[in-house]
Amino acid sequence: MSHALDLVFAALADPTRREILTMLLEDDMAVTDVAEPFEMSLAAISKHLHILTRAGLIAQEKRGRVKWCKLQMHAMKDVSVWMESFGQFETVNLDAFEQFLEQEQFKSND
Amino acid sequence: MSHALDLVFAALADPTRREILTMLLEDDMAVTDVAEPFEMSLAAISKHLHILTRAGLIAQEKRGRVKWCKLQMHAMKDVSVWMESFGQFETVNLDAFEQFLEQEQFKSND
DNA sequence: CGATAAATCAACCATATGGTTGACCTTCCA
DNA sequence: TGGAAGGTCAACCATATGGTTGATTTATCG
Repeated sequence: MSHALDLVFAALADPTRREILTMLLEDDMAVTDVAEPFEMSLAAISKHLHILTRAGLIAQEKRGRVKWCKLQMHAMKDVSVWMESFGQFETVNLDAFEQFLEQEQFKSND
Repeated sequence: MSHALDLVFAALADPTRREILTMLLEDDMAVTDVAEPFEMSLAAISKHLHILTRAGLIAQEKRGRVKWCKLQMHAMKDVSVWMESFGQFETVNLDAFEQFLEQEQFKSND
């Protein structure tokens, strides 16, 4: 159905790429600096960054000879939207679920 | 880092598999019934179900000659936990949702 | 200018996916 | 008992991933 979501989930399925995203959470980074902690070639990291870009999880901007990588949160949001909609399929009794949640909350307030 | 998360994200990266999960949200299903709406062979669906099982997103149980597929919410929770580490993520309370589903199933077993 | 750093490209390799078809094993049931 | 339904397995195919190395482009700096 959603080709975009395919790319995002596929991009997140690799530990190296997830680690890159975590690194970028702190700050924007140049490609070389992204590659530094990993024991693989720069070319390999470059490929990973391409996959992350294609998925919309990061954006790359070249300034001088340095290409900066910057986190893009909106793609991550696509995932969260899917996760949410997963709980709201029409045949699920959402009202009942809300009641259930209220009950639970009531219990925990004792 | 987390091999488990690799499998979950990879499993979610395919639209057929996401649709299967949505179907299973309604009710447990036999493999043949899962395959029915899709325009692909039963063998292909069988493979998809294997990937979902390996990822811990579903469980399969054989009763007689019928193999039942059942949603497993805890793997989805792994995803939400990882997503939460990115701060901007809000989802359904999956713990509560899991409890709710179990309760509903308990009712339907009466 | 010439060297070096930043990054990609190209070719290659091994393995995994996503699908097919056909054979096969189990279980049910008439 | 024998046939049909429920599923899986095995072999095959095309394409994508994840990595390598070596060459190449572009920009900076002494």
